[in-house]
Amino acid sequence: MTDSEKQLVFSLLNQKKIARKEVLLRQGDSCKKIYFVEDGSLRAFNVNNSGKESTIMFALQDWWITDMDCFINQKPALVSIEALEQSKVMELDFHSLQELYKSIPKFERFFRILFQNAYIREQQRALQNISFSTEERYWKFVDKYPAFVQKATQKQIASYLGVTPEFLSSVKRKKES
Amino acid sequence: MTDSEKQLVFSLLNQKKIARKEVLLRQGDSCKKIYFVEDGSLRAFNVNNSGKESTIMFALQDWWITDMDCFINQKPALVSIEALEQSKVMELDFHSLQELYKSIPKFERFFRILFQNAYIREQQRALQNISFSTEERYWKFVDKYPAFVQKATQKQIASYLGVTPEFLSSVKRKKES
DNA sequence: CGTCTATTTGAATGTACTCAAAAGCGGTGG
DNA sequence: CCACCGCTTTTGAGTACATTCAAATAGACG
Repeated sequence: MTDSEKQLVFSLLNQKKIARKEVLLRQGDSCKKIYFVEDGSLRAFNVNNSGKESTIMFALQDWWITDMDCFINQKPALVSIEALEQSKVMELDFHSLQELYKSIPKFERFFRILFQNAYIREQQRALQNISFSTEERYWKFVDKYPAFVQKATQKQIASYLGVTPEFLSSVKRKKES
Repeated sequence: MTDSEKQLVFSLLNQKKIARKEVLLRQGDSCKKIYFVEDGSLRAFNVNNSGKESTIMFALQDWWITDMDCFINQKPALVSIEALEQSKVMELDFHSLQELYKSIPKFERFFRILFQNAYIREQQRALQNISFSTEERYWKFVDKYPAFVQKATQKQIASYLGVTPEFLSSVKRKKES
């Protein structure tokens, strides 16, 4: 990127510090921003009409996170986003992103690749969820995302895997023996 | 698009007719092509090491389909792709796509939006899978994709929902009474 | 028409959930 | 600095959801 391009980018980004458990987006609200995690970690979760909480994604340093359908298509947010620990994020709003696409075509490419990778990850997750047992999925998760295991509670991980915390507890116990 | 752009696009696409049950991509192979469904319908499925078959996605007219990780990152295919009925597809290979990105920047945008939508769909599917019961998921599926219900077998739909055909059968029976 | 595969049905089994209670742990205020 | 409070995790018993296996029936295709 040229210097003037960098300047434009930074003028559109807004740094924000957030405390542990602070909420960036509340389910049902509209969301105008996408977040880049500079430091710390976040999670996105949904609460369905029976009160069941499901973690949809975690985000670590250098990840982007938002409710895409909400951000892109102005739908009400299906998830809330909260910090797992004290974190720093850069926020970029929808109109600024359009501005970037227009002024710096490179960004089309950048986000094309970003979405491409996000899609690939989701496809793999779908495949894993459907074709492996809970036990296999948990140990693969531990293996792939040790940072999340450290930062998230068991309850949150259980809700990411789609099982109850009680059941996840028994999966871990099984490993011991 | 200008006429010369259109000409370039068509020169890179290759039309292909395929019979019912014909396989476009075999799990484990490398895949150099992405397919656009002009007519008919396809499905992508994985067979895991215990022999369990899972349908990862269906594709109707106007959808794009391939194993993305394989296509983009040269990984061995995790899925096979086969036709549910006699179909017509356009195939575009990886290098031709790079050529398109380079010659017609509009295509960066086009595929950025394509991947964006694909990602949003996958996120929604993940959420639905985790937060609804099999019964709810089946009836939502019937409602959202009536064409697939018509074209795919029960067994294939069961494998998309992640349940056995026997169980899906009992879900349907329940509705009757 | 016959064959092969898909679907249905039911019984027995296993996987995961609910509920309740106990134990562990972390943060906060006195 | 420690005692307490609230929340997370563990444990277990009872229940519900989903699978496996086997057999009967129905459908689809050559």
